[in-house]
Amino acid sequence: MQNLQNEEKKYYLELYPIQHLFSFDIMSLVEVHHFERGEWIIKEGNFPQYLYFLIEGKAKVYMTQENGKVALISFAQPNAFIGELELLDEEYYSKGVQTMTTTICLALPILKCKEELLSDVVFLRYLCTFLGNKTSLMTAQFSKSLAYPLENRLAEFIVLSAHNNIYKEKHTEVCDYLGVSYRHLLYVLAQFCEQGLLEKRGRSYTITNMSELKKRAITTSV
Amino acid sequence: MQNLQNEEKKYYLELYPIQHLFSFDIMSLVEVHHFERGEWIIKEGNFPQYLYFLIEGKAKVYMTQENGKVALISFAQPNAFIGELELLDEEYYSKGVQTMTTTICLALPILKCKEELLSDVVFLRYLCTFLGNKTSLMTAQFSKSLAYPLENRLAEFIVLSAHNNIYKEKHTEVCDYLGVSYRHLLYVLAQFCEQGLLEKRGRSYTITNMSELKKRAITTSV
DNA sequence: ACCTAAATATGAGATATCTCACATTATTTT
DNA sequence: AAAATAATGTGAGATATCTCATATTTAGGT
Repeated sequence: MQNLQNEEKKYYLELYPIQHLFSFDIMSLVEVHHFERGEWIIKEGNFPQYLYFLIEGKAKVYMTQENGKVALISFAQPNAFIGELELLDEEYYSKGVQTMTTTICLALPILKCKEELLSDVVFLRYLCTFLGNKTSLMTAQFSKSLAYPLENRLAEFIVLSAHNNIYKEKHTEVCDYLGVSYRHLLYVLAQFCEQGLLEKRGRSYTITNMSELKKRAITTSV
Repeated sequence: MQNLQNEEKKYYLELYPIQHLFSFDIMSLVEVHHFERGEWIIKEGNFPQYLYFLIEGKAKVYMTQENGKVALISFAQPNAFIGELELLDEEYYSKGVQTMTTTICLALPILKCKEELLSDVVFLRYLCTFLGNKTSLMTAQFSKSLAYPLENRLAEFIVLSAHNNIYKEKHTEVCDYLGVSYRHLLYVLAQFCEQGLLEKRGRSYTITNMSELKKRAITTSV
């Protein structure tokens, strides 16, 4: 991690102004943190020193289960808070957050800001909205995971994550995310190929029948 | 639903004071709603008129999937908000909320209060904490549902919901909640009996080996 | 360029879980 | 009390998914 200074810091603060999320002056406190791909923004179980606001890049949120399985819970994208649950609850067990690309976060030192943040209407209102969406997404994801077999959940995932009809995610990541074994993921992908929905080209898959793929996907309005 | 008045209303307002959750005067606006067992506090897909705060009773939160399966998402217990996501997001698709017992809710008319609520530091701070816990629980539940077979999830559920070593939940409800078929739920219960963890007595089950049952349960610290 | 760890691939056999059909109680409603 | 509805129980066969073993390929580090 790099704590950016001077010119670089100024650059990001001007490109992504966040003063409007707060009613007190944040500029004297905010830091800009730069993470390389693969770095951990928060290590699982470690209480973070900062409340982060992700502005560039993408990160994975992980949790290790007692049985050793690693669950990939969600992806943090621009405009997501990281560490907000820890800000609200000192007892919270932190999930691991690992960057997937170079990532830039605005960082507010919790020690210095906590009281002010938790008394700030503007910030709290924004945080409520963020948490509401998070809950809502989580709930949808949860109920889907129970109600549908992989065939449907994978179809949805492919539709959502493909670019230009090309699906190219890492299998290892996807099976953690969808909570199935690597083996089974490949079975279902192979099945999609057999059925003419996808076509395998080297390491990636081309969508050859989008409409049918969408039919299999879950379309619950959320 | 009954909108309680006078003595009855006064009774509940004095028994469960909530003025401390707000920094403006709530007493002139708050209503006390009484629901019979089985009534819907919110019908799925219908935007509610009130923000509710459950003070007595218990309710189930449901969502119907496109494939017709009904997912029992969570249980609302005393001190839970109901309708808070709708307060934050007008586009939110409401989950169904049905009471399991006679239930008393404090009810704030959204139309009249929304602006004031969303500008109230005390309320927002409380709501953030509530939403944070909700997210956190949902996340835990989600990742467990992916990482563990029914054997473990059911063991946990039994340990949590048994009273005096007696487990007595409705199978139909439990299988919606755990996202498995009725058939399979009974298989695993029968298995627990065979293995001496439970003993079936009429319609209920007595826990005969709590320590072993706890071993099967998921103990992830949350 | 070489080594190593991670990611991809595939087969075979075992389990977990589902669907459907059907019978038997409870619980509500009329 | 009869009828209707919801909840319980069980069998049999089909799928979905997992575990493990093992081989190959790719990407990162020195």
